[in-house]
Amino acid sequence: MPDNWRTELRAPAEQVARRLLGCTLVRTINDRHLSGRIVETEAYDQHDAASHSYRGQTSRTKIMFGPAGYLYVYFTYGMHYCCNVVTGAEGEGSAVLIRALEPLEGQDIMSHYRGARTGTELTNGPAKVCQALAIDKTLNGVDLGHEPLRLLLNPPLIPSSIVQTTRIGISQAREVPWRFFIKDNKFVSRR
DNA sequence: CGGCAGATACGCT
DNA sequence: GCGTATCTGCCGT
Repeated sequence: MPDNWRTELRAPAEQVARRLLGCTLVRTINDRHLSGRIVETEAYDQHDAASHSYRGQTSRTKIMFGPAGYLYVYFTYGMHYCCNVVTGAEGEGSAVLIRALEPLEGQDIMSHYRGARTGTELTNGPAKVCQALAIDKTLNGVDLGHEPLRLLLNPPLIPSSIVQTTRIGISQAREVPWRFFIKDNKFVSRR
């Protein structure tokens, strides 16, 4: 059945946040593939005070309320973009923030977009991921099933390789443990 | 390497 | 106006 991958994303953000660890994100740009393995995520949903969707749908957040498998990109701190995979049923307002990747292909191009930085500094943070993959507001709302940005679902990781903690950079709902990362992975944003 | 200030624009109150 | 799902450079240890 086509779009089976999307069905897996039509689930609570907390569940999808775990599911996305180990999956691959492929950015196609200028006939090049930039790809990485997702190593850190955070879940956000409508009943969560830290979520952009908490106060209901607005023009900024409407993508979050749409069907699963689309990209929600937001701009913050006057200079940074961050990207999310929309999850849940249509109308739900939930998404998973991609906080860090382990680069697989195209590190040379990523380094160029990242101001000549290399290694873990390429993609160990949500805004760094967007800069390395050239993701900005023009990709808000794109379908993750095909170019220019594709999500490939790999087999789920075993639970013992996943660490669950509280989220980073928020002032609301600090105690909610909806950050997930791959244990011992050096591309995770903070240890 | 850890803590802190500054950058800087936009959504929402 | 105010706060922000961040990053960087600069300082001190």
